Amino acid sequence: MDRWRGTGMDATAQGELLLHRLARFANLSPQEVALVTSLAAKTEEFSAGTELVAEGQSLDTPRLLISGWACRFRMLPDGRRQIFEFILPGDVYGLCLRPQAIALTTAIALTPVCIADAAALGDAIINKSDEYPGLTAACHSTASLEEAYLLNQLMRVGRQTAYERTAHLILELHERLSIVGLADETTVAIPLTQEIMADALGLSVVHLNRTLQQLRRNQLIEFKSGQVRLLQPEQLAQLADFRPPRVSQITRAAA
Amino acid sequence: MDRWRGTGMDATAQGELLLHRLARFANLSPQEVALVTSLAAKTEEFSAGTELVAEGQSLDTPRLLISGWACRFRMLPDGRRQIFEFILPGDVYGLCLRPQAIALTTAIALTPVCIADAAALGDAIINKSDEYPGLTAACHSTASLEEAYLLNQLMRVGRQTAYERTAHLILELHERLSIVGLADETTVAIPLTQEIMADALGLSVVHLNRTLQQLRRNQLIEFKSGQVRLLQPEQLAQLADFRPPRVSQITRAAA
DNA sequence: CGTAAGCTTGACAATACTCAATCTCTGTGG
DNA sequence: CCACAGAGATTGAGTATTGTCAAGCTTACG
Repeated sequence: MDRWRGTGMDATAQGELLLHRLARFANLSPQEVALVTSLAAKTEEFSAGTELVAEGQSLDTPRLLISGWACRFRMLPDGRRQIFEFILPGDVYGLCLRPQAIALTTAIALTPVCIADAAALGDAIINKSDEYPGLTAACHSTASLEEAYLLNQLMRVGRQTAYERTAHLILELHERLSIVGLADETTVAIPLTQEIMADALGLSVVHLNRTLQQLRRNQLIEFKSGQVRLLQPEQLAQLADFRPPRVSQITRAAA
Repeated sequence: MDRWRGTGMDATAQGELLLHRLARFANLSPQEVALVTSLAAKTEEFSAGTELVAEGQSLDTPRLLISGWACRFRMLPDGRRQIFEFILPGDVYGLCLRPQAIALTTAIALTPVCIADAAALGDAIINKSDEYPGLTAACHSTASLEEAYLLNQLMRVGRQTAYERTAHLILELHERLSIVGLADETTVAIPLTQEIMADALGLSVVHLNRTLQQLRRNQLIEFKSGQVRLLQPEQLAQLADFRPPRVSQITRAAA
């Protein structure tokens, strides 16, 4: 399966994905940059399918996803599954800004993943937010973004057609991966089986397959072996009513 | 329209709905109880359809919904609407535990509403959480609960049939209103038009109407002029896979 | 090569939507 | 007090979308 083909980044670069994202939301001091960079020091590997968070588990061990994809989902008794959100490289999971919270959903690895302990990050923004103002603000913005993605997901699944929602999800994944430097203007690696995408989109595999074919036939995307190329990003964005979320009033001072 | 018929509570009792809910999650000191109770002092009335929060607006003016129903939603350019969540009596909206956040969605009143300024509550839990530990914990639990309801909504709309999801929503509303004392074991007032329920459930009005008829025909609910009676709550819960959310590890000490 | 996972296809069925009409309230004005 | 208007609920008929089942195909990989 070359679905899981790497991005060609070395380990150091991968450890800095999170930094890319956080730096969009706030100016980080050298001390803050050092903290984030140091997270990638000790990492663990897990295979696809590994349970990363169990529903009901205490949310007190924040972790940084260095590489690979994961997701949060829930299942109905008869096996129907709804994927709530994808966890992408550079995302932190298992971190809740509310103390004593417990996980509302299970999270599993969708591909082989590499994970780092982010306890230092959680400690910094929860207990020492005065020392780490930039990190704290950036993590708060990130939390808002996650909520915005959840609302997007609800909008897709509740009110958009299969065609629209498939396009919308692809655009959202492209945007999220662009932010951490894992996608260029028109190309992005999406290492998901159609079954997984279908469970995220609330569609059957067969119907998603036909919907993807329709997008290809209409010259809107190319999609093979996990690589997606956006052929007409503007048309896609328009048909899917895709608009990047505005999340925080804090504007980053200077570049 | 007697859809909006009141609950027969007097103003004082209505002001204490929030107290009911918060007291489930933490023991509140007399000082905390006083703060919450005092919120209902000065209130404002708005008619159905009034915009309560605008998308993009700064989330710095928390408000307590004393009576009436509201919702958060988003629309597609062609008019399709998805309701994300309902705001019920005793709910606080416009309060975000993250500083500087902006509203991700618009909120409007669905019925005539009565609203109180909850700035004192926001101030207490954000700036003076040391003095108000019970309130702070309870509000954090409430925030988790709201996320749980959002995930329920996504599960309904993404993977449940019209029949299941309609039953599930009714059960969830019954549970939420029970918590604030606005529903008894089997009866609850749901002052929503079928159009509004349809927009929450991701269904067309016509299909929702037929689905409700099916639930009635199967002797599971009665539903007329805004009053719902659960005839067989256990069967409903089973067919809808309804399970009350577990949200926090903090257990309230004693009753 | 053989296997297994994932993708694709065809045929058919079920679910859900649209359109248009009718019915039922409830409040309003004469 | 009644006719009327308007919002909301209901119904029927026809259509579109999406799901199910079952089979074949492709690809990666041992």
